Amino acid sequence: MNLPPLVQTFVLHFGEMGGRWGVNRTVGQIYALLFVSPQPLVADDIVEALGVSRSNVSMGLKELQAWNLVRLQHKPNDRRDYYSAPEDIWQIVRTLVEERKKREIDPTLSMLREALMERPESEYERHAQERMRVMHELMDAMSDWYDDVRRIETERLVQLMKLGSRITRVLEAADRLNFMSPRKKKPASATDDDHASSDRQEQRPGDDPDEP
Amino acid sequence: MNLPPLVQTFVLHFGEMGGRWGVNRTVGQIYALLFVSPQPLVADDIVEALGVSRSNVSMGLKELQAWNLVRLQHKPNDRRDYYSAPEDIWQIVRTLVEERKKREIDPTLSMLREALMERPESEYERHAQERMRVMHELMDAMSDWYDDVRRIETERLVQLMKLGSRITRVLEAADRLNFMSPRKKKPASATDDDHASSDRQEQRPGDDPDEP
DNA sequence: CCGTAGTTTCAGACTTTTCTGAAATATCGG
DNA sequence: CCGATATTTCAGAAAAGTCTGAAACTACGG
Repeated sequence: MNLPPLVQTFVLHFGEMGGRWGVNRTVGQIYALLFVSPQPLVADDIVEALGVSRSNVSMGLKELQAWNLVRLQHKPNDRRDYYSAPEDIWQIVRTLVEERKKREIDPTLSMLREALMERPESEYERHAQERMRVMHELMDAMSDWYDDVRRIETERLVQLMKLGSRITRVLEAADRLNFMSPRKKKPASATDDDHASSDRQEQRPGDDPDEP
Repeated sequence: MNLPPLVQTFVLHFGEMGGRWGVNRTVGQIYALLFVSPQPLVADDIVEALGVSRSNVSMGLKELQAWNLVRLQHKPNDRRDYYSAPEDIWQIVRTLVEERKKREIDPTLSMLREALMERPESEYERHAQERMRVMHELMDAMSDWYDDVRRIETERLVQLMKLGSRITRVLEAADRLNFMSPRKKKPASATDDDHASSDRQEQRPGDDPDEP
């Protein structure tokens, strides 16, 4: 790896972090490099800077494209692909959150929706399903919330953050000003029988996993 | 694995997701199982339910304890450890976000703080450091914000979510009601020379990675 | 169409992580 | 202190994930 120490530390750190964020080390490093680079880079620049194989860089760039995290450009009389990270760091955060939602929240929501349509066969299953219902409610709310918030422009978002916990004071004001009218729900993707969770309090015993 | 189909799907799904959330498959499965279980479980219940080794369960439970995600209890005349997931799913979300912050944001912040204290040796490094400064500002704001928001109780948090993007309308009200007085900053952990980033516009060339 | 400059794919080598069984450790009642 | 029960540790086996070099592919100018 052939980089100024300042940049090298940064790049190595994001390599490590990459692991936790669901991408591999090289992808993290490539992104870190693009992030601090004053101009767009071609794949071979990255190969030289990071000292990894050409093919590894190619795969890494492909993955970053799948995450919508890089911008691809071309220069006149040069058919190489030039890659760069968006200037606006808030845009990057939005993209990250959005992609993560797509990969983590959305599949979980559909799994839960399906599970909630099953008919429980035991008290154990009934309880499990009830827990799933609560989790579904939470994740659904978070999902909607994010769809909303994503549309707020950067400036407002910064303002919102600066507000911090004093947001509660604003909420009190909101109560008084009656902003809390019921919000419209996005059209449900599956049949809408969530609430069919039954009053049937079947007391069948023997759902204790300890029991032989 | 020996579970009702409804629960099995759920458990397997969280096993997969576990990977993305920085824990391994077994840890995800154990947590899913505890989450839907009507009563606390001992390690051997989990071994039987998931069909994994006793030692694997022991390590998984240890990790969940490190994440503060499980509650450990005892029963009279029984010295086995009984594990359960907290009832309140918001509490679980808070814990998850908090632990993630601790593992991802905080180390990155200290890396950035150190990098920002270095003196850039080239125009390339100067630019890189400027980008790092922007990133540091963002992450620092997010970190403070989370420290604030974590203290908001569940009910308010739900209210905040239900508000969704209409939060901007509330913010407009906030503007008028003058809630935006400057907030106090937590004491800085390092010396406070962030802004010393120099007007010295040294134009040294040769920091173009394309150059041979 | 051919040669060149560039990018992508992929099988297998290599690295890292996870999981297991066996042994070590801890704790309690007697 | 012993024996019974419960938990933890750990070295190595197994599995999963990453990275590479070689080959395949693509697009373009001549």
